[in-house]
Amino acid sequence: MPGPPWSHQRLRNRGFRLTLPRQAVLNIFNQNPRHLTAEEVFFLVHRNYPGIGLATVYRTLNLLTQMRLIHKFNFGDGRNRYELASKFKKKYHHLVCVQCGKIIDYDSPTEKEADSIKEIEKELVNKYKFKINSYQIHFYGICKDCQNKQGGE
Amino acid sequence: MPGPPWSHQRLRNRGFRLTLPRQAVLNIFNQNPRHLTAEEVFFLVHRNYPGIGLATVYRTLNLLTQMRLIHKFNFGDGRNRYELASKFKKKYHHLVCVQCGKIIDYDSPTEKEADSIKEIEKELVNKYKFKINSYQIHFYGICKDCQNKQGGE
DNA sequence: ATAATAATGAAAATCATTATCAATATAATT
DNA sequence: AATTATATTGATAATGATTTTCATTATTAT
Repeated sequence: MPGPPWSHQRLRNRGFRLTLPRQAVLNIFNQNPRHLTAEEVFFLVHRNYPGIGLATVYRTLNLLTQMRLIHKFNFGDGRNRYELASKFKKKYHHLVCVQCGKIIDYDSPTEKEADSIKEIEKELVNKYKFKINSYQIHFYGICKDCQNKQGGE
Repeated sequence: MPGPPWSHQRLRNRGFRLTLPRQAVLNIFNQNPRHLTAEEVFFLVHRNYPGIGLATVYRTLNLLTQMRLIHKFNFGDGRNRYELASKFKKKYHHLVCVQCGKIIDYDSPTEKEADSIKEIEKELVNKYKFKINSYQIHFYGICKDCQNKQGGE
């Protein structure tokens, strides 16, 4: 069970302690590709470490988000979701059904998209001096099921 | 004060009553280009109609979102924000500072971007039979101020 | 080992949002 | 214009997610 030594380093370097709960939460994300809610993380962590409390999970989630080790998502359903911020994947596409709230993951950025995003990023850096780490695209629409249930416009 | 007759129509056509609170909320959005929180809408409405309650504002916000007359945003700061869904503007770019939570609006889609998004949309329709109404891009990064306060990686 | 202090767990507190329910306003009908 | 049926409202309680509090515990430096 090697774990993620680089993320551990990142914590240490910023002066944070490398505690069991933090390692446990990080492990969950390394084992789980999906974006998880805080509660889901809590349950998963709980299986191996029943002593770790929900508040600590929340605190850890916030810390890791600050450290940019994970990403926080919100699709308007009232709860945040978290996903490991890999070094490779920097693009996040999601389809959200505005009718039923269903969320579908989608991930296959085209060359063209990557280019146009890069262009936008350049502009943002120039205009606002913003340093971009990542981006998300949310598509909002009506899913297959809901289209059948209710007619269009 | 002409108001938005087409949005009124949309409500009526779907069998909803055209009430004073609903008109008042719609007016706020027509007068206000920014994305507002529910509380902000409540205060703005309250200036002209002190009788309208917060719960009604929330209900109206949800209804208008369902009707797709407004769009709901969430940048991970714990509250939703709403903005008029104009017929012209279908692209929403936001920069979010993961350090301080600052949100900057940004809006100048390039041809290239529009093309690549259209491509993605086409794929989504084919693959998931999703009918796309709009999309949002959130850029996450570090704003100018926070870059100065705290060194990089 | 010991000290200094950051981090934790449990529970209370907070914040945004939703549900409840009696009262009211809207739209259709007379 | 008055009446009726019912969707909508306002006030408040309830909910659900997240944060704070504080005494206790664990981590790191000494």
